[in-house]
Amino acid sequence: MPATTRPTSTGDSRPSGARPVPGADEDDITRLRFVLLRLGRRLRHEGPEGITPTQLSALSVVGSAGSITIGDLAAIEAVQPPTMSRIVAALELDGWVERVADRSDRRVSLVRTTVKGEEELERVRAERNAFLASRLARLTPDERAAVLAALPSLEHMLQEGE
Amino acid sequence: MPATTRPTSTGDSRPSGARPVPGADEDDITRLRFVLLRLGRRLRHEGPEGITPTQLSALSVVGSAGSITIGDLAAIEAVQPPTMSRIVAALELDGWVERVADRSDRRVSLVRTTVKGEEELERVRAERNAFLASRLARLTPDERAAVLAALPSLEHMLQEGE
DNA sequence: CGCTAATCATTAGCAGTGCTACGCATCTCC
DNA sequence: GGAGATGCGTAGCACTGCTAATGATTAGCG
Repeated sequence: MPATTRPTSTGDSRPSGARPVPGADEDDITRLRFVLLRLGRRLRHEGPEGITPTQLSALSVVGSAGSITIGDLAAIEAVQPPTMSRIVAALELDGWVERVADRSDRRVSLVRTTVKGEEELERVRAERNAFLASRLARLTPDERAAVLAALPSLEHMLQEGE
Repeated sequence: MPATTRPTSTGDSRPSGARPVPGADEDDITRLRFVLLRLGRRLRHEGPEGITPTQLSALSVVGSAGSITIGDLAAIEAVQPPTMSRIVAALELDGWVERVADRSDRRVSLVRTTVKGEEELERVRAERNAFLASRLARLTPDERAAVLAALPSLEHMLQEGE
C-alpha cells in the first residue's frame, strides 16, 4: 500500500558502540546511504534513450579528454580495465567513438569521439539532466540551497585514497 | 594517469536555453548527477559480505514491517513485483525470511524475517554503514554539516509523484 | 449463481553493468 | 636478448533491473 520510499530503520538510532563520525549518528548515516542508493538507481534508469548511462558517462569523458587510453578511462570512471574495454567496444559498435593506435606505444589504443559521438553528446545534454532538474525544481529554495551547498562535500567524499 | 574522478564537463556550463531550476544551472545539475551516480555505485559495492545490497535493503524493510506482501515490498523498494519476487526467493533460500500464506486471501503470501534473518540484520548493522562513515569522517565539520543539512532535501527529491 | 475482470505472485527470458581469471602483444630494463 | 611489467582484450560469472506471459484466486456484475 505505501507508495513512497522510506528509510528502513531497523534500530540504527541506538548507539550500539563508538560513534566514529562526530556530529553524525548511525541513523543519519543509514538515511544517507538509503537516499544515495535510491537516487543513484533512479538516475541510472531515468537517463536519455538510445545510450546507456554507463556509455554516456564514458562518452562524456572521452569527449572532454579529446583522446584517452582505455586504462586512463577506466581509472577516471572507477571501473576495472576489462569493464571499460567492453564499454568502449559498445561505443565503437554504435559509431560514437573510434580507436586509433598510439604511434609510440603499440599496446595502447587511444579512444576519441567521432562526429556522430559529438552529436550524441549534444543531443542528450539536457535530456540526461532532466530527471534531476525536475526533482530539484520542486524543492523549496532553502532545500535547493542545502543540496547545492552539500555538493562540494559529496564530491570530496567521492575521492579515492585516504 | 588521472586516478581521481572528476565531473565530466562537456560544456554543460554554457546556458544552452532556459534555466528550469532557479539557483541551479546545468553545470550544478551535472555535477550532482555525477556524484550521485558514483556514490550510489560505490555504496552498492562496499556493502557487507554474505548478503547483496538489494537483499539487505529488502530484508531491512521486512524486518521493520514485521509481515508484508510481495507487492507492498516491491512498492516500497521501488521495483517491479517480479523483481521483488526473485529477491524474496533468494532471501528465503538463504533462510533469512519465510513465506506464510495469507489466511483471508490465498493469492498473497506474506513475508517475514526468520530468527536467522534478524541475526543477520543485527550482524551487518554497523558494517553496511562503514564505507559511508569512513568517507564522512574525513570531511571537515563544516562539510559534514552541509551533507547532513542536505539530507532532508535529498529525501524529498526521492519521493514519487508530482 | 456463474461468468468475467481484476489482482497477486511467479516463471521465463533479456539487458545492463560490475567483477576476476587468463591470454596475447608489446614495451622496458638489465 | 630475455625477464618481467604493462595495456588491452576475451571468457565467464554475479547481481539487479525490466517486460511478457501464466496460474491461482478473488471480486464484481448480470
